[in-house]
This record gives sequence, structure tokens and C-alpha cells, in this order.
Amino acid sequence: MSPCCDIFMQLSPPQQDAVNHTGSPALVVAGAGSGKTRTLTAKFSHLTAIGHDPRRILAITFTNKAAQEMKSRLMEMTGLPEHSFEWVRTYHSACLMILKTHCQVMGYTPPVQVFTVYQQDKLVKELCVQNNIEKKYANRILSTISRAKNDGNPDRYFDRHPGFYNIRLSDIYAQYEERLAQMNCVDFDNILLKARDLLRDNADIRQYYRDYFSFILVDEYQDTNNIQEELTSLLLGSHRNLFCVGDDWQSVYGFRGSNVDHFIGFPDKYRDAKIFRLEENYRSADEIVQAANDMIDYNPDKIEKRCFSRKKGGVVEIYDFMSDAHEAEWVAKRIKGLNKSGQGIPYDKMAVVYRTKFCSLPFEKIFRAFRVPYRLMGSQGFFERMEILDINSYLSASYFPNDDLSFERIVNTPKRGIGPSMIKKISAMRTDGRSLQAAARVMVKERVLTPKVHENLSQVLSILDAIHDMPPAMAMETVIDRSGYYDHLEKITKTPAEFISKKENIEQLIYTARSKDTMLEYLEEAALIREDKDEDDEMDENGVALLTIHSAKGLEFDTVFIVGCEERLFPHWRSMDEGEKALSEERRLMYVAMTRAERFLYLSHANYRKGEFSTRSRFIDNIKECLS
DNA sequence: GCTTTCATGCGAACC
DNA sequence: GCATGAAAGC
Repeated sequence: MSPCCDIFMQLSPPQQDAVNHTGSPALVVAGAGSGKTRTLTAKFSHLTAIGHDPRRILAITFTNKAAQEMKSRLMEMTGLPEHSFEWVRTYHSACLMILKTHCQVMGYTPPVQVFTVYQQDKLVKELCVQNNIEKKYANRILSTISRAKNDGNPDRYFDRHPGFYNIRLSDIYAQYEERLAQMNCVDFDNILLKARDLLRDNADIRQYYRDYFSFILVDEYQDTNNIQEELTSLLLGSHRNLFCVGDDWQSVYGFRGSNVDHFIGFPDKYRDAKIFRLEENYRSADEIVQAANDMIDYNPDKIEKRCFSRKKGGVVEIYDFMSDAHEAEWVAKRIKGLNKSGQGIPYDKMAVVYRTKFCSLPFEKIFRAFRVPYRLMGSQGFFERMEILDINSYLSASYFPNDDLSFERIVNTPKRGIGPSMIKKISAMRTDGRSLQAAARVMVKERVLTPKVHENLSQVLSILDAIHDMPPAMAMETVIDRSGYYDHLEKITKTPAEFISKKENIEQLIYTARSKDTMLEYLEEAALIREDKDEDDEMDENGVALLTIHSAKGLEFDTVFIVGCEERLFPHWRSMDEGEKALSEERRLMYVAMTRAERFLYLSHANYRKGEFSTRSRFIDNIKECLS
């Protein structure tokens, strides 16, 4: 028998059926806590056992972290080395791989640079200034451009959503794309869009991949957007070996382009599709599963399934409070009680979840006062921290000399007396198509600057030259050393604690970078990582988790408090105004929140929050009805 | 005088 | 963090 036979035997009969199925596209509708990931990895190793080459299986995960976890599990299960699973990737990572291979077809010159969030932001702000638009709209413009791309047809999208205020989005979009092309860059969304165009417009390349991949597995299928759906179709060969896993009841990323209709419409698109249902929940007690079922029942469009649990003894309770402060105080007391009681639930098995992150404030306050240890999860993304951006910008400016945005960031970091007007002067030296860095080099060579500036500028350039061929970790150390970065950091931080924490972030960065041999590899990965909320080891494992429902997705806790269940907060006002579809997503969000709990689930609302009166969430009413 | 740096106030949706 | 205006530096 196959080496994975043991693992196979550990699966439930419905899970086994899904794993065994071949011959037509399959959709696994996997309820919360139903062992979805286990089934998916079992499927993968089963395929290798029946003769599929693992390197020819495309397995799409939702996050880079999930891809890494899946690879580790597969290495354990099959005993094969990591590179056997080179196509276990996110859509973005897989598409970048394809795009890089054929980038010349699309008019790029290798190496293509992947734009980071920081660069996107900078560029759009620059375009705002050029177009006489207030910079505060930059974020909105950027997210609209992103939505337009993920919709699959940006021009059509801008016909329907021409803009807001006096901003003509299609103009900004055109300028933005032009600049990207000039710089030989793709942004995060273009990785998918350009890969789609490549595969759609080049039959030979398309056929190559269709023949190459013998099986396509997709995780979290309920959260695919239009482009990702199209890509899946483009890559799927005539064997039609497609295996998608997910739960339409947990689709909560519609606000950024996910389209749950692809999941629900799977049987219509693939007429011979086989649907599997994983309905047993191994995580939560049945009382919680049933309450969640009853609530999601209010959503009209979904794939029916009857989720259940064999565990009994769960608790679902609803509380109302005068104010957000009262709510927080009660939660803190209850948490202390549960921790001290006979059951003695450890703090890190409890979580407080909320719809929007500003709700965390009263809890942080009261937890400190009551000495309840807590951890605030999903705060700032690692790669958006200023010290990380600085170091990465050095590497980027060195490796990609045309990357003006990165060069501009580091040319005066640490302070070197090269401010905005000096940058303008350098910029004026640019002849067509030449980069800022190239112009700076000319100015140094021709000695047209004041001695101080000349010396400082040549010092920056020499750092960039020095690190160009170094492996990333060494390059970082060199940058820190030669630029005097830590002295600079100490000067600009307000407290010694802040300085130490930022220094530790950098040390963490260097440590992680050691796993990459080349600068290009490192920079690509850094640009692709966007889901990073917790760099694991960096986070305190002890304490009550405080987090938004979005960041709680996929996690589990013994006890969960869903707080701030009030109309206009949850469901969020923005979704309420948008209509039925957005409202359904809010309800799914509540479903996700509820199904995080194993045993104790508390829902609460306050009549007064942030200086305003509020009413109880309709979701609470839905649940109440079912409990009685 | 021009340029850079420093000091202060204001605001931040979910990823 | 970011924009703004005052103080310090070349």
C-alpha cells in the first residue's frame, strides 16, 4: 500500500470519499472545523501515491504562510524534499513564477520588479500631486484601482465607476500603469492580471501549462476573485483534474474583490462536478454549531449543508450593557473568573473578537487595570514598519537602480542634508528615461555639489554599490553598519523601549533573510508577503487574544467573546448601505466569529459606544430566536 | 538667503 | 505616520 495509508485511515468516510474521487472536477464544501486542511494535504499525498509527479501538482493556498505549512506537512507525510512541492503556492506566487518565465512576451526585461505596498502608495501620492488631487484620496484611489483589476476588466470597471469628487479614475489609472511599465514593474494585482493576459493571448504558453499541471488543487475557494477564477480555467487541462475546497458560509473578503458566486456556481460551471460535504465539526460543541447554523440560515444564497458536532456541553450566552466601558469591565471579570475557576481556562485559550479594530481600546485599558495578560493581534504588518521599509529600500535601490521611489526614501535616511529641494535639483539633471540614482551619480562624478552634500551623496552611492552582489542578510548588515542606521534610529525614537523593539525587528528581518541566497529572491518574497500579522515567534503566546474577526479566521479558542454586536457597527454601516450582498457577508463574518469557539461563546452589545447611542445587532436577535 | 531639521497637532476599516 | 510652521545650519 501507499506510504500515506496511515493518514488515509485517519480520515472520516466523507473525507476519504473526497480524497478518492477522480475523473471530474470536485468541490469540497468543508464546514468550519471539519478538517479541511487535513483533507487537502491527504488529497495531495494520495495523488503522489497513485503516480502523480508532485512537481506537476498545482496547489493554491490563500496565504504564503498556509503554503509553507502545507509544504511542511507534505514533506512529513511523503518524505520527499521541499522542492518536490514547488507549485504549492498562492495565486500571486504561482503567477509571478509564470510571468517571470515569459516576461519578455509581455514587454518586460528581466528581472521584473514587484512593487511593494510602500511603492504603490508613494506613486499614487505623486500622481495625486501632479493631477491636483488632495493626497488624502490616495488610499481610496489605490483600492479602487485594485478592485478594478481584480474584477478582471479594469476599463469596464471604470466605465461603471468613473470616479468620485472630480477625480477621473481612468486617467489616474492610465498614468499609474504607464509608470509601472516604464519602471519595468508589476504591482501585486498586475501579477495576476498580466499572467491572465499572457495565458489568454498566447495559446502555446497556455497549452504548455495545461499539459504541465496534472492536477489543480485550490484551498479557500470561496475567497477567489474573478481573475483568479479565470486563471484557474486557463490553467486547467483537458483532464479537468480540479479539486476545490472551501466554505461559502465563511466567505468574508468580498470587500476586496472575492466573489463567492464562483463557489456557489461551481456545479453550474462544471456540469459533471462532484460535490462533497464535510459536515462534522471537530472543534466546537454542538450547541455552538447549531446556533451558528441557525443564524447563517437567514442568508438566502448558499450551498446547503447540515453541520453538527458530537461534542456536547457548549455554552452560548448573550449580554447587554449600558456602555462599552461596562461591557469591557464585565468581559475582563468573566475572563478572570474563567481563568481562576475549577476549569481554569488558560488566558491564551480565550479571545475577544470585534468587527473593527478601534473596538480594542476599552479592552486594552481594562485588561491593563485588571492585570489580565493580553496580546493585540493583527496590528501593523511587519513589512509596513518604518525601519523595515528603510532597510528593504536600500536593498531595492541597490538591486533595481531604476527604482526611484526606494532611492528617494533612503538617500536622506539617516539624515544627510539631502532634503526635498536637493532631490528636485538632482531630478532636474535627469535626461529622458534616466533614473534619479543615475542622475545622482552624474552629479557626483562632475563634482557640481557643495563639499558636504557631495561627500554624503557619494557615501550613499558607495553603500549601494557595495551591497549589490551580496546575499540579502549580509547586505542588510552592511547597510546598518555603514549608514550608521542604529544611531539614527536611536535619535528618532521617542523611548528606549521603542528603539529596542525596532532594533529587534531588524534583527528578526536579518535572521529571516538568511534563508535566501540572492537579493532578487529576497526582494520578491518580501513584496509578495501581505498577510503577515504575526511573525509568530515575535508574539507573546501568553494572554487573551484581542483581534478583529478577519484576523481570527482560521484560528480557534476555547472561549470567545464577540463584543460590540450593535447595528451599524456589526453589521457595519457601510455594508448596510450597500444592500443585501454586503449584508450577507456581514452575517458570514458573524458565522466565522461564532465558530471560532470550542466551548464558551459570549455575545454582547452596549447601548452606548463612542459617544453615541446604539441598538442591538440584528444578528443577536437571530440567535436569540433560535436559543429560545 | 535658502535648505534642512525639529516640534507640534491631527487622524487611521475590514486585508 | 503626515502635514504644517518655526528654529537651526550651510
